[in-house]
Amino acid sequence: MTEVQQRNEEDIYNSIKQAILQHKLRPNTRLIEKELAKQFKVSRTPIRNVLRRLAYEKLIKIIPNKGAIVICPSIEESKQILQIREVLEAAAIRQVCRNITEEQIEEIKSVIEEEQAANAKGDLFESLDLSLGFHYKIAELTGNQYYYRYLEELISLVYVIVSFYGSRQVFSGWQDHFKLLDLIKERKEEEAERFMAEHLREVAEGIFFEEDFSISLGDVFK
Amino acid sequence: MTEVQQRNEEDIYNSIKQAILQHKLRPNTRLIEKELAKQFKVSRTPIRNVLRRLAYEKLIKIIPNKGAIVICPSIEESKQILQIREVLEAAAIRQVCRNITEEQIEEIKSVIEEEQAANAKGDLFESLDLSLGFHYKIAELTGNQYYYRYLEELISLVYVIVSFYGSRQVFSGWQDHFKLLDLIKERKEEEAERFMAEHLREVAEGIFFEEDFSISLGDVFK
DNA sequence: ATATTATAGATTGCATACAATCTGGTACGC
DNA sequence: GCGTACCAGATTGTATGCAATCTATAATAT
Repeated sequence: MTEVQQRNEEDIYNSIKQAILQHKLRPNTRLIEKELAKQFKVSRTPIRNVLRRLAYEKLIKIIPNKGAIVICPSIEESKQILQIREVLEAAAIRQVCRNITEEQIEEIKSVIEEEQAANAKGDLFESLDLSLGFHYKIAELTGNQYYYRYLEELISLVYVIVSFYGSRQVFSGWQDHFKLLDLIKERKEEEAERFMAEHLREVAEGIFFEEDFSISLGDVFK
Repeated sequence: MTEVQQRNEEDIYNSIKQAILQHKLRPNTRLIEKELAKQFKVSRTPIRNVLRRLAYEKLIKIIPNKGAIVICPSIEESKQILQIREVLEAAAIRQVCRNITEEQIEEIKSVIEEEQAANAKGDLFESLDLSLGFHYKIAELTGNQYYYRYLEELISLVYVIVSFYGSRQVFSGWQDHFKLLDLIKERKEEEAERFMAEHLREVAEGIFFEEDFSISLGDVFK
């Protein structure tokens, strides 16, 4: 394991979060304060702060006096996450339709074009990442920081869920995103909201919840 | 200032949060770690954890190397909070209409009756508190912990906003709550959702954002 | 052989000392 | 008199030691 330069709390938070999202730290992995402290060349204090923050965002679970483990939402909880995300993001795109400027439309467009390019290159991980970009952009353009705050959290969790349970499709496609952009351009609130909800429901229905995951429980205390 | 028995982190969190919600700790009050540590008879360590959590919930603001102060959302931010709360709580009551049991209907009823009783007694603070009870209950009965999580946070912020800016009405009334309960009973999703949105918009429109608050800035370093 | 207890090691929780940073005031120079 | 630089006190940020708790192993009794 290679060690890294000393970094501040925010950097450490981002590193660990990215590692979880990219499945480098998989569910049930124990996160031991001392080890992380050594890795990041800091004391346990800032590590503990970062772990608490990640626990707050439900990416890890802290069990008092026992420690922190990476988690994936249960099937039931995953469905809750997908459901509320649909509600929030559908409302978000409606909001975006109302206030959007020409300049912002271009911003969205370039985000989707990046996604499209990565997809053409065939880089699966990159196109998955960039597909999130569109959704973050929608959250951002509501101009309401709470949409961004909650949707960022929920989308991260969906990312973990998709990685963990597996999904039928290569995440949400740029074709749908272009369609949504068109609807935004034309200020078709209702239709955009409905199409977004549909788009997200397809993602949700593509996840393999039905499979038996009891086998992977063997990893718990490995 | 009276000192209190030593308590655990969760208790300390609740104490400070309640103090903020009840306006005992008002916006712009500085929260100094050492003083809080002395009050609660613990070291600064658990206090720092609590402060970070409160900052995450936007009840206080931590400025690096400077400290923590109690905050109230700006007018612009308050409007964002009220808007997203409307979206989430309207969706929540729709959800509740779908899955509710007879037993749960009784639970809601008794919550509203408590509210009604406090209102009759004329205890303003208590009826304000209990009026929140109805909204928490709705969030709870969605059966989706994320509704609860986000709505609890948003409702707390609305509480702070109402206390700070002032409001035309004595918060949301039990009459409307009974009306909503009826709609839930009859499983009228659409109507319940619309009425809830309306109910919350009335609360929002009753807040005195238009007033000039530059005067209250005099309290800053009192 | 199985179940139970004892114990050592590892890990987290908390308190505290010290370093870094910020604030406010004072002295100095212009 | 005005502005700048500096210093002292206060406060936060970080590291670390020790206590409390938990885990896993091994020894003992049945």
